[in-house]
Amino acid sequence: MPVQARERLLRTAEDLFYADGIRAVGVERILSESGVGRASFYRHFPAKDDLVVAVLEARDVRWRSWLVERVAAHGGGPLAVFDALAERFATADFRGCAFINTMVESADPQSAAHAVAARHKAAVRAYVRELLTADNVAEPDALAGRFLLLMDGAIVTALRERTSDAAHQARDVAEALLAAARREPAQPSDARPSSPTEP
Amino acid sequence: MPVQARERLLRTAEDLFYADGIRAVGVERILSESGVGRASFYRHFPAKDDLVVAVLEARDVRWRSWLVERVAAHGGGPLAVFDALAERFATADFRGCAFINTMVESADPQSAAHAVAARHKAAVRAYVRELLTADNVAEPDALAGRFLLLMDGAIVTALRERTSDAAHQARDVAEALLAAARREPAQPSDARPSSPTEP
DNA sequence: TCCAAACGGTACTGATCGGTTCCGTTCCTG
DNA sequence: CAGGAACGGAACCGATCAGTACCGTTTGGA
Repeated sequence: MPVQARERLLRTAEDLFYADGIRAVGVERILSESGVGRASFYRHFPAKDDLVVAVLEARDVRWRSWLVERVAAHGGGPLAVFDALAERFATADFRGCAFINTMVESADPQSAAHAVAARHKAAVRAYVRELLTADNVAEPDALAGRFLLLMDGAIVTALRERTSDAAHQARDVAEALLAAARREPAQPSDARPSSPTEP
Repeated sequence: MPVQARERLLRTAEDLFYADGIRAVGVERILSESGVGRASFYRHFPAKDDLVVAVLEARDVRWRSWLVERVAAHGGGPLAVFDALAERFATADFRGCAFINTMVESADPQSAAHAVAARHKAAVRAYVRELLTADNVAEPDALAGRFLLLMDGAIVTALRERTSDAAHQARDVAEALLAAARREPAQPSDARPSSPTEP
């Protein structure tokens, strides 16, 4: 069945890129493992880099919808993101964050892959900010940044230790931050952005 | 002066590996930029992988001695590690942690490069633990793990944002953790079965 | 002064890289 | 049923990959 070559390319490439790294996976291997012909590949993607971008953009969408679903399954609070991460870390094929890995692999900050990775992190951060706002946290923006830092730190640590421990550690730290933010609701430091009205 | 070929190889390779990634740098380029002959290279290192390991081991020693020095310059307390990181992030050639990058690039957890990276993080963790112990913190082991997580998170964040902000954010979080650890010296609740992690 | 070790330069290997081109087949649709 | 789009396979391109072999030169110690 020679249909859906593009879809097969995307799925195969995503698995291989994530498992072994973008640079380590040649076009040859993507073709042989997906069963797509060489010509068909270059009919869909002008170059390997375009496939990389397409793969990352698809993964961004899927990963974030997965996160939304798992956060809801864990109660829907801001701390649930760490419960979701703990699940992720426990999977056998876990190899860190594909977007962090991409930024590490493609050194050039101007590259398209870099941009996709940056957009992904910004989207995740916006989502975490939403969760914090819904939780009536003062200064959700600053706290979202710290949550992202904890998430990335947990991911990198989990990649090294190959356990879910890092997610629980990060969760503990985030919980303390959250408790402190609630204890001191409005620090008269700078901006008072918007009223906490999200249900 | 055709002397010290080995030293020139190590220095050149370290710069190139860190700037562009290990896989992205070919032997050809290391030779041309270092001025070392091809034969001389393989006289000193059986393969490129051996150069990689040698480079990482040298960097581990140098980086940690740099950290010790900068921590001392910033007062010698545990939080000074984040001040040191802030300095690092501000340098123009900052491209994350070479050891995190190595673990991301070399997917195989059995590889020699992976092992060097793991040893580096363990050594940094032991050093942070020392700083915490010297600061009379209860449960320095658990807190050292959280400090490491914050350091790695800050490094990854700084690589993405290209500012020193992440170091200050991580420092703030660490400061809160430190204050909490001093407020409640020994919590006899959950920390009992904590295994001493790596061998 | 002499000699061996260390060196830089060049040519070469086979494998693989990303990418192009052509061909014959399969499939869906008009 | 005809035609064109989408497809898989294979030959081929120049460039680059890690690694080997041989060359003549430079260097430092005996």
